[in-house]
Order: sequence, then structure tokens, then C-alpha cells
Amino acid sequence: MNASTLLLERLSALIHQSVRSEAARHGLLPMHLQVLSYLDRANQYSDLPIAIAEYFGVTRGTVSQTLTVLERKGLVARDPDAHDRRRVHLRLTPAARNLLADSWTRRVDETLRDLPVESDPLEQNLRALLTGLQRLNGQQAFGVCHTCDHFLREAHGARCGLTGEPLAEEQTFKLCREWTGTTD
Amino acid sequence: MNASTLLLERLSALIHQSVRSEAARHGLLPMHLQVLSYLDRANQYSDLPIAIAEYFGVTRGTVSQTLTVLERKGLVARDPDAHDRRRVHLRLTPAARNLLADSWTRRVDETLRDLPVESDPLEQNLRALLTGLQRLNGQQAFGVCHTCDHFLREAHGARCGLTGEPLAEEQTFKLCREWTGTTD
DNA sequence: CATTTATAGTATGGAGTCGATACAAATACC
DNA sequence: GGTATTTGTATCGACTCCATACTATAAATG
Repeated sequence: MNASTLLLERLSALIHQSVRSEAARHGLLPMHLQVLSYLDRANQYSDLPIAIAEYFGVTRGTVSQTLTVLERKGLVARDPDAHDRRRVHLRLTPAARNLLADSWTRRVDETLRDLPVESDPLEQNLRALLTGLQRLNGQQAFGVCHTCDHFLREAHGARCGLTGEPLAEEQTFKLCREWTGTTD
Repeated sequence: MNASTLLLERLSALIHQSVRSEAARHGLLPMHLQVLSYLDRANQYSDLPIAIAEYFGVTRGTVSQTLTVLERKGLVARDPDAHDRRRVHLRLTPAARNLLADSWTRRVDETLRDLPVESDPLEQNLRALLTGLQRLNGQQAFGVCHTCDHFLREAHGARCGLTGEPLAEEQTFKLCREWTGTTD
């Protein structure tokens, strides 16, 4: 087996462990924290149960139950979609944002800063790896909005070429389940 | 948040998803497959329930139950330790080895080969990342036996300086929970 | 050597994941 | 307008996971 594949497997186990202990400190399970973190980075087309199911590769039923738990804990709220009455938009409550503030990712940030490697090549490597694995899984790409082929920069703000809708500035930095392109 | 941290989080989610779908194809859960994969790479000091608990950051009770399931499915066997009657060594059955043969890691291997990055820098980056994160978690390092400070190369074979026992050649390429050193 | 302490593993109960299946409601397609 | 598809929910069974308690063995300590 490829040495990097082994490293990736151990890296993944370690990250999952970080998430687990982080979640446990808040009385949550890993999936709870992962969903909250995802919702924090999902744009208006991706803050839906189905998007969470696609992103994590679980069924809609599982997501539905997880969201029931998160809603009961006061971390997530459900809002109906204005145009499609089947859809439900998820929204993080202040409590959830508070909880995410001292995430394990902060410590990872610090770890990355102290690493004896240059950050640019590391980032390029990780990005290539991510793209390759996404292709491998035959899965939705979930790239950042403003790097999408559909993204249109306009005189005042931006627009999504797929939906035709204008995009608020903060949306353009978030993940989108409709993302299409070559380099995220 | 650091760009690489974000990428790491998405990478981890993607890998976990690969493991999940791989496991589902065999009627297993992610943890089942992860434990089997771990046992395939654990040396004689690390094929214990306690080592699995340390590696994945879960309690001994959880591991105990998972192993009960894996044993019932005929994927793992328990052997008593010759010197310490509290200990139980886990052993993969032929069925388990068969199951691991077409692991998702094979497809990751292929993905890595096709990546537009050089493999050496990628490996170095991942290794640095791994070391940093292990330090971050304040966790057992689980390095490869023959890179350990305790490892002694001898005229005929090798020996562990910690236990004083001779090491079979194939053991020296496996993970050890007692590993100590600076570079794995 | 006897007592104490630490270690390795198991048993049990409760909350929650997860897939499978079935279902309801709304939209898309023709 | 009728059918197919999409989105989300409800329910059941197997399993994870933690907390706690417990047994057995080994190590440390006097």
C-alpha cells in the first residue's frame, strides 16, 4: 500500500478523534458537531437536510433524526423555503455559533502554523487530494461558491448563473452543493 | 480559519465517507472496518483491545462490544496472552483478510498516483501534519516499529529495547502503541 | 510476603447513529 | 391533469458510544 495512503488513513482517524473529544466536551456526538460545522459553511442552496446527507454520505432519514436532536438541544432551527415548500432551511442558533467558536480547528490552525513545511505547497497538495477523492467517490463536489463555473461577478455584487439569483457577498465564500468546475 | 484546516476537515469527511460506503458494502459499520484495518497493521504489542481504544480515542467498553460483534461475524478471534493473563490478543480471520483485500485504500492509491503533485513532498507534508496532530491530541504516537527509539537491529534479526524480546521481521513494519521517537 | 494500587477486559443501561422501508407532500415532467 | 421525481419524516432493528460498576490479574509498596 502507498505510504501516503497509510498516512491519510491515520490522519483521518486522528481528526475524527479530535472531533469526537471536542464533541464529547459539549455533550454531543461527532456527527452533531460535523453537521453544525457544515451548516456554518453552507450557502443558501446547501443549508438543507438533503445537502447534509450528500456531504456526509448518509441517508436522509439519518439526517432527519440528527436534526431533530440538534433542534431539541436548541442548536439548529428550521425555516421553510419561500419558493419550494418541500424544502427546509437549517439555521444555526447563537448557542451553536458560540459552541463552534472554540472548535478543535483553532488548535489545528496553530499546529499548521508551527509545521516545518511551507503553507502554500501543503495547501496545493491537500486541494489536489480533495479533488481526486471527490472524483473517486463519484460525489457532489461541494466547492466554494465564488470559484464555481456558474458564478457571475457583476457591477454591484454577484449572481449565480444556475439559479439566476443575486448572491449576498457572504454567501460567495461558502460551500455549495451545486458547485461545478475544475479547481475549487 | 486557515485554508488548510478547512481542506483537512473536508478531506476527513470524505475519507470517512469512503470508509462508510466501503463498510456498508460488506454489511458493516465504519468502526468495524477501521478496527479490522488497524489490526492488520498492529504489531504484537498493539493487537489488544486497549490499544484499539487508544488509537481511536474511545473507551475500553466500546471496543469490547465492537469486538464481540466482529467475533460473532467471524472476522476476529481472541487469543490469550502467554505472559499476562489479563491480556487478549486479537487476530484477523481469513475472512477478514479477504474482506480487507479490496479496500477503499486501493482506489486511494490509484488516485494518489494520478495526482499532479510529486509523491515525496506530499508524503512529507502528511507526515508532518500527522506528527503535529498527534502532539496536539496528547496521544500515543503509534509509529512504525523499526523507526522507534527502542528498536535494535541485531546480527540476526531485530529486538525491542523496551521489552527485550526478539522481533520477527514482519513485526518491524507494523504499528506499535509503545512507539517513541521524533520521526516516524 | 501481604496489602494496596493499577491495569485489562467485560457487563449493562440509555442516548443516539445508521440503513431500510414506508409514507406524505410538493414539484417537475409529459 | 396525471405520472414520476424530489424532499423530508416516521418507525424498526442492529450497533456505537459513554458512564458506571464489576472481575481478574499484575505491579508496586510497606
